Amino acid sequence: MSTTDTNTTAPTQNRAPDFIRQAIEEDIASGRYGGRVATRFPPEPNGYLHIGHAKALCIDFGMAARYGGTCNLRFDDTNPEKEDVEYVDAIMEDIHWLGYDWGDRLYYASDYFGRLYDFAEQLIKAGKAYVCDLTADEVRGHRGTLTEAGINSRFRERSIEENLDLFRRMRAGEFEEGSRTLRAKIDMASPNFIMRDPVMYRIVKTPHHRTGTTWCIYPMYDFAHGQSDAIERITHSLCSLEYEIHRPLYEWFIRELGLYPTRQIEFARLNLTHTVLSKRYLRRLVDEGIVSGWDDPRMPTLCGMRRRGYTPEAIHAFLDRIGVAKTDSVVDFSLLEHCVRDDLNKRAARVMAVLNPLKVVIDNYPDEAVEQLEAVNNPEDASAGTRMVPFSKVLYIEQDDFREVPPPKYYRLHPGNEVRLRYAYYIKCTHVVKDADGAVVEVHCTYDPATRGGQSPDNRKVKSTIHWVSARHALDAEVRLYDKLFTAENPSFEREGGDFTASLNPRSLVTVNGAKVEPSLAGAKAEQRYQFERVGYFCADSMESKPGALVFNRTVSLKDTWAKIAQKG
RNA sequence: UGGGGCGUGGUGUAAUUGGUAACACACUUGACUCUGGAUCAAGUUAGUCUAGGUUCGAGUCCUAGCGCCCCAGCCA
Repeated sequence: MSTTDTNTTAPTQNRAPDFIRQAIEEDIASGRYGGRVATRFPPEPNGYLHIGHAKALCIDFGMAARYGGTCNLRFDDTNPEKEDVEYVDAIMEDIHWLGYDWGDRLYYASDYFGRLYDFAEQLIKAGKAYVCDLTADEVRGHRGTLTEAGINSRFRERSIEENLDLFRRMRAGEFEEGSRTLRAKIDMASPNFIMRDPVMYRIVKTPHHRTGTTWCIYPMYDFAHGQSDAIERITHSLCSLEYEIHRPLYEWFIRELGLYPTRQIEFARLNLTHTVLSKRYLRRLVDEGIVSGWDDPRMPTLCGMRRRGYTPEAIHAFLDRIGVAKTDSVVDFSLLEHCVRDDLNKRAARVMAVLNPLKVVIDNYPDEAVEQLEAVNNPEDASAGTRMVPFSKVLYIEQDDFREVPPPKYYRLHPGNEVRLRYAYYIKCTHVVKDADGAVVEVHCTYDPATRGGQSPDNRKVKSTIHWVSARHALDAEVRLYDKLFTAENPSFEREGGDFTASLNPRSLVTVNGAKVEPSLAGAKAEQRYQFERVGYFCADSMESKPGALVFNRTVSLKDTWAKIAQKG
């Protein structure tokens, strides 16, 4: 976890209350839950959290915080075939990273397996549930269609005694996986599929990551979630839109069982342009080696974004701006990038780094001289202070910052032109040295000693200020330029083949090996964030950067007005 | 086709709950600047899915259409 961040759990105040806040405020006003607010964040431990989960958990934890309530963390671990402890710790780390804490309220749906089992027997005894021997295919065949009612299972009218006996034997492991299920006896003709005698329990003989082989029957989501909410006395169970259709069943179980009447409220989940946010696709990216892992800096996972250099504050700001509503929407990736830049601009220390070095020789500068020049660490934050940067006769500048033949409106270095070296001197290009192929390998300049520090006594202006590093003092670094993983706005809609990988961006990672960075970066710590002046925001890679072998990840580029001008020609 | 939900600029959210469409991102132009960054200023794009209706007045209410999303896992 980052140690330098000032994490925040405080929700933004000055925004019109969204519909969830309105609902909660109404419930508080009416005394529906005695003025209490209790929410929960219920991840399934079968993958890593991504920015979409961040929206959900910020709503869950944020609502609780706003109304002085509590938010439980509950792992929804009812499917041993898909879940693993590997994910539990990662999920907790990510929640903490976003600045939230569940105190001592860490729960697992699997903790409730015993009570859930008792609830099931309760429904059987009330004649509201039955053991069904239909195969999965038969169940599907009995379900009906959008317009036709389903048909009742031939096992629907078993006696309570038989159901009880069978269910107990299911639990005892007497039956094969898939051979029987426990189903709620509701209405096979319901226009809502979810109510057509939904499965409550299925037989699964895979060991569970927490309960081991204690159980061989597991509750379905619908038979676990609402009851878990009720057990924890959750007042507001906030979830995404696809569960709206489950609400009648959620309430049916609670009513039939006589449990705490949690209110479920649904909101639209987050969609982002140029990315995918489904576990299935994210898993494929990892499994197929398209990215290096769940924490690849191009991934929209929280661990990936953290490694990329995103801050929790930026994510909170982003989430605050997109709001909460029930409309399906797709948020522009550029809004996220804006929030990241906005945050980093205020806090990232400025340094000079040259990604594609071009040698500059100051012909009239003393051969062996070295000067230490003062540079501002952050123009947005005076308290960040200054540092000394070494200057000498031979420097590196960015290849992009020199043109032998300048295009229109180009006012960086070119023959005859004078520019400022940031915090150093004005230099004027006199001539270049080329190699056999005609490529410029050395730019020769003269400097004006009177402009030390970057100011001219005669007040003459230079149009451009460029960054540089002293050749003999510079450190080598590897720089990873990350960009959007997909070129398509909506990758999952793309292309005839129908595969979302069709729009993978071939330049989502460009590795620069010969970068030259200023010496102050020698001790860059993991996830330490910097602005490479005029280039972008970067952070030391948490996995691979070491002293002597620095690796920096580009979090996001700086806005590049020149690129736009150049593009227009 | 049954059911559930949703339609406001390129994008996302607002609109004192019936009072004359706002904020942000994006985009454009300009100012300023020791980052072509940041900042500041100005500007373009909607007459609120459509058609009727109620009303002095409708994005908000009514009616009928249209469009989009979700649901036929022993996933969550």
